[in-house]
Amino acid sequence: MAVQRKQFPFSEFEPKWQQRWLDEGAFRAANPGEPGFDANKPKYYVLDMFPYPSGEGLHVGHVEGYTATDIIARFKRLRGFNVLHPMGWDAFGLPAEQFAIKTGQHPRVTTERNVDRFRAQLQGIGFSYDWDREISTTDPKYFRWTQWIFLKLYNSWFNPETQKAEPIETYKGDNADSVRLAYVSEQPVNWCPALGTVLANEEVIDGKSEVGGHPVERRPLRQWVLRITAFAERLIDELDGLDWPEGIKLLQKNWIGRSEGASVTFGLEGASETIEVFTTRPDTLFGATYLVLAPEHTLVDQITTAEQRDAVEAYKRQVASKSDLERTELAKEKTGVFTGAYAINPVNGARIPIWTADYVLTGYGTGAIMAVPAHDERDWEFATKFQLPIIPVVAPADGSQPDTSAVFVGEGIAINSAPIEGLPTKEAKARITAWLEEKGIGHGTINYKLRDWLFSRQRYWGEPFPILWEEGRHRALPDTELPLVQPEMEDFKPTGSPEPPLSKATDWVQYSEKARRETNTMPQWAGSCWYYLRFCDPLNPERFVGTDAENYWMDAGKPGGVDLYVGGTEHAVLHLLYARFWHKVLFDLGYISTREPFQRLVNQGMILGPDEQKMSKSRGNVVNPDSVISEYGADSLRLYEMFMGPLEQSKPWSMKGVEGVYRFLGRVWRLAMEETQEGDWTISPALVEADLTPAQLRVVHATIKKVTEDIDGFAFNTAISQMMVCTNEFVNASPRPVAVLRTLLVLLSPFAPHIADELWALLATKFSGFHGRASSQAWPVWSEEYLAVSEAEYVVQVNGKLRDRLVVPKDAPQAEIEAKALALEKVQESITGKTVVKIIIVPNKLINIVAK
RNA sequence: CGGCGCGUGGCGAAAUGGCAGACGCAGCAGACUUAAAAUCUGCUGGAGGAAACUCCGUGCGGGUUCGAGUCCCGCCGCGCCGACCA
Repeated sequence: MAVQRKQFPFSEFEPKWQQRWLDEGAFRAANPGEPGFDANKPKYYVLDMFPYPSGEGLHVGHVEGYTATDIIARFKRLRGFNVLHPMGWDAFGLPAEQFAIKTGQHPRVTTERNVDRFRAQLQGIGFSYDWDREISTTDPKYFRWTQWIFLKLYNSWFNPETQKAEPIETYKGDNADSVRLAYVSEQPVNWCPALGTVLANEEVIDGKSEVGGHPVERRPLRQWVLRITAFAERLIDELDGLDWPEGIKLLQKNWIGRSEGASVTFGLEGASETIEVFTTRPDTLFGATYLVLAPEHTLVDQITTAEQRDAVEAYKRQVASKSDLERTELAKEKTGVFTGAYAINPVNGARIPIWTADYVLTGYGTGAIMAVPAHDERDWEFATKFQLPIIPVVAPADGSQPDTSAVFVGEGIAINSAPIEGLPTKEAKARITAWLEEKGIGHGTINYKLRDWLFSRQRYWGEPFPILWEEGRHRALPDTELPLVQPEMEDFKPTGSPEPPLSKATDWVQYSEKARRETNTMPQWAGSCWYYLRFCDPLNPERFVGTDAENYWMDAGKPGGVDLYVGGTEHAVLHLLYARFWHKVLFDLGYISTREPFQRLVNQGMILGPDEQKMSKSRGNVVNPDSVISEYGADSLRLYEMFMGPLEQSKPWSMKGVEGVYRFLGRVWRLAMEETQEGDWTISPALVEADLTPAQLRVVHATIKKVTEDIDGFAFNTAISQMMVCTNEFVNASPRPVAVLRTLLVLLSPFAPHIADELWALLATKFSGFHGRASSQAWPVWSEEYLAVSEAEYVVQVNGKLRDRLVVPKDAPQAEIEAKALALEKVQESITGKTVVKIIIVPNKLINIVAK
């Protein structure tokens, strides 16, 4: 590669300033009670989604979000805020463990190496983190408190009366274990033989593991589960006070999937058992012509008749062997078999057949449905295929006859339904539900798609559960024994069975003569559920976060504590939902001061490769931030990522674009510096202490205004454009007033902090008014008086079409503008033969003459 | 299949309902240079015209409005996410 002369010596001054900021503790945030804490300053907590320190190193996608928050953090500091801007590592997780298994190296070693690399990369971009607050989820001093919070969940229950988490002691029932927020449950889980672990539903994509893409099968296992469903209602309702993108709120609501309906009890013909079904359309009960049980439903075996047994068994085997992908295949044919049994419809005594089919899911509702083929598409398809009766019970509201040849899923008027005959759907639902309750055969209920959170993993590299087992019963490990650290092991491979690797550490497992330790570990989500709290007070040995620190940084008189949280949409549902859940439990128990963790959420868009495809190793279109830095410098990298386009939008990378902002920084550099014959840089002799012309003043103040407003509005790309405009204005000015740099360098410093501080320091050697650093000044203020113009240029339109322009004194009277506009030759041409019916004037901007 | 988002020059983009294309990239021409690179200056949506200028133009069709890239309705295309949740 041809070595090109650098436009400015970034490779010398960038590392110098990074070191100096670290040495000076330039971005340390003082906590209440610490030296340097100023109680008069308002607080601002700006947080990045901390990274998993992979072996790949930092990605340009990370840099985008991190640069945006760094600009905000630096801007807020200059505006007089006490800013908390921390960084840490979400360092437990599968890749480190997989690598460890392959190479035999302890995951701690590779994790530390990756963390060092990430830290060096982040520092090489000049992010203004308070590195004294760095935390890692794998640090026992950190996960001690992850385990402590788990014990809080274990020792709490959700009181339906208060709608809050409470200590388990307030529970008056006889089986506390049945209500704990952390509980043990035998349930079918996603078992991945290749990874040797179970996975959460969310970690399974199309029947394959999210990590590695290995096949996943279903198996019943004893698991730790967190009772997140108890908070479903609040997790929906309390989104209301948050400044999140509406789309993300919607995603969360849909994920939780609240639906109102009724639970109805069907009797079995010739048996005492009953079948509960959930329906959102109780008004269609009279149209229920058969029932369907999920193949996994426990009643299937009991009710199946001798003649049907072989068919049902065969069907169950067939379903069990299907992968999740095959089962959810789109546009697939409905399948199912008749069990031979019949149920009695409790509203009309009708005898209806009971089928089993895999279009009914075992995990939702009761795993059984009443089928109303006339008014449900799935039931319609099924009934049509197996020739089951279809009885319409809802007529279209427009009074037209029900069309029995097609399914009608809309609302309408109830027909063929004695107690609710003629009622519109909404009323019919309410009436029939009340009627069901009266008769004791059903009741109104609410169902959620959200399932409780499967919380255990059969892995080594995660937080061990602080739980002991004795005689088949579990109990909490005493707080005093936290942190519970994984045992040192030579062999941390999965056992290949669902038995976790920790079970191989027999000495560690044997807690006492009778008690054994739990050998599962927690999922990666655990550590990221509360890290934002630890950042407030990362070294506290007494508490997961000190009360004063938590109150100060998290409480801004709003529902959420963190003022700004930036990260990718991939965490829109899970991480954010899990963190909100833990937060609410800690809030209910009185440990923290806000009901929500994150007040404002912003999602950065994806950065695509130059080919407009998602960056990936296999496509070979990955852009490495290190190579950009070595060629153009960290400031160029930062600036380009912000100049590409709106933060939330996805956009392709372009090296030519990097060169563009690099050239801009070169122009800024040459505003102040000039190259000597010998190739050294010296302060430009054109630079003098002189007044700015009115035009220059206008540009400078317009720039202050636009940059200030655009940072506030997250429009970093247009803020940069304006700084380019300002720079272009001065590039050829000679003499060149040095005052412009006193302002421009401060405006530039959040975006390109190295060059701003470097030029500031160089100018201080010759000019007054350059004290301290550019990045420690007060943010400039604009004056409208410099922006004011004495003349206004009007756009003159006739019938909305541009015809001419008109220059008049600013704020000229309307009559004068009208007269002058009408007198214009081009206006006359276009209105001859017409009558002027109306004239619209937008002051100092536009006049529109409407003529017919 | 459903939900959400997005469609503006050769490209990334900009535009409180009020001059479409700021700023940058690429391209063309010029200055500087022995030459090139770098830098600086000018031009750069399309069609027509020697020019002044004219007409057309924000995916397509309709609507609201004095005025629509922007708001409303319907379509088409692309992207992301969820997918039989009764």
